[in-house]
Amino acid sequence: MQGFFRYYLSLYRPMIQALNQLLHPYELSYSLWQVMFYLHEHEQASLVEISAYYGIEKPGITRRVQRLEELGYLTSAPGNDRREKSIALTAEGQRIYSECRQQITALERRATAGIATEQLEQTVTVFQQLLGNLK
Amino acid sequence: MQGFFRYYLSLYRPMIQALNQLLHPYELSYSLWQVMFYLHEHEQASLVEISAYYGIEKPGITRRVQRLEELGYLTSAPGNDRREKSIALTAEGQRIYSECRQQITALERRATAGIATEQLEQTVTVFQQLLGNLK
DNA sequence: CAAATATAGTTGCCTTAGTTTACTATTACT
DNA sequence: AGTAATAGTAAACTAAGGCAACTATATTTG
Repeated sequence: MQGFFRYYLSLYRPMIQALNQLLHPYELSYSLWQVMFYLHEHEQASLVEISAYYGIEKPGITRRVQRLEELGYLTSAPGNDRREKSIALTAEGQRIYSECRQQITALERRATAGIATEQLEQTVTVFQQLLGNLK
Repeated sequence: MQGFFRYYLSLYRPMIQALNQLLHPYELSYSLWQVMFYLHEHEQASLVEISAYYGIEKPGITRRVQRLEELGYLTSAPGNDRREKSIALTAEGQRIYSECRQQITALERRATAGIATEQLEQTVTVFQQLLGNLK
């Protein structure tokens, strides 16, 4: 299956652009959305936790968190440690999360229209195998 | 199939990082590689042609081409028009292309190890459908 | 044909997203 | 107590792309 990566990658820009366009009215981008998503799944988290989860260096996460705090979508409190920061979505953040979640799901539906659920599930399985092999 | 985009996107950074690491010894990145790939398929091309093909604004292509010219991987000649530029791979460029092509194919094989060819083909079909729906 | 319009490419400036290095503060190890 | 490791931050850098404005040519049209 030569050229597999090329097929994969040809999809990236259209997808990320559609997502960023969708998120723009909320002053979000996909990279900020990732943090909100993580917090929606985990209630609260530390910065290293998120850094490790997405495989992105800590300074990148610091800045995302700072931005989201400015927007009022999350708050930070001291964690277990006195060096650790525990961040969580605010009520506003949760509201915005839900609204975006709905729109992203709608976009996903549009994008996957006409593709059988089984096919999509198999594709996800392929993604997971690829991910395993690439790390 | 909620969260499909997330599965897709989780693969992007590992893949692009592996590719860029592989291309780094040749002073290339995936964005530069794309231009070389196009020229390998088409012998010669104009900048707008490549711009349209990858959906990237002209200035971005201008800069990629300038960089590849510096590296001696491509040359430009006047096109049909006197405003148009016709670019093509140099002998060196073709040599580098082949070398990278081999390595990328090897990487693809590693990444897709243990996945049935049929599955990969179906995945590519899904990519194409998604792409059609997103544009 | 002359003037207006369109096209190819370039330059400059900006934004987004990420990395590396080096630092502070705190905690854990021995 | 002294050394190591860990959490977070700041500064400086790079890669990649977008937008606006420009030049030079070509095409259209009045």
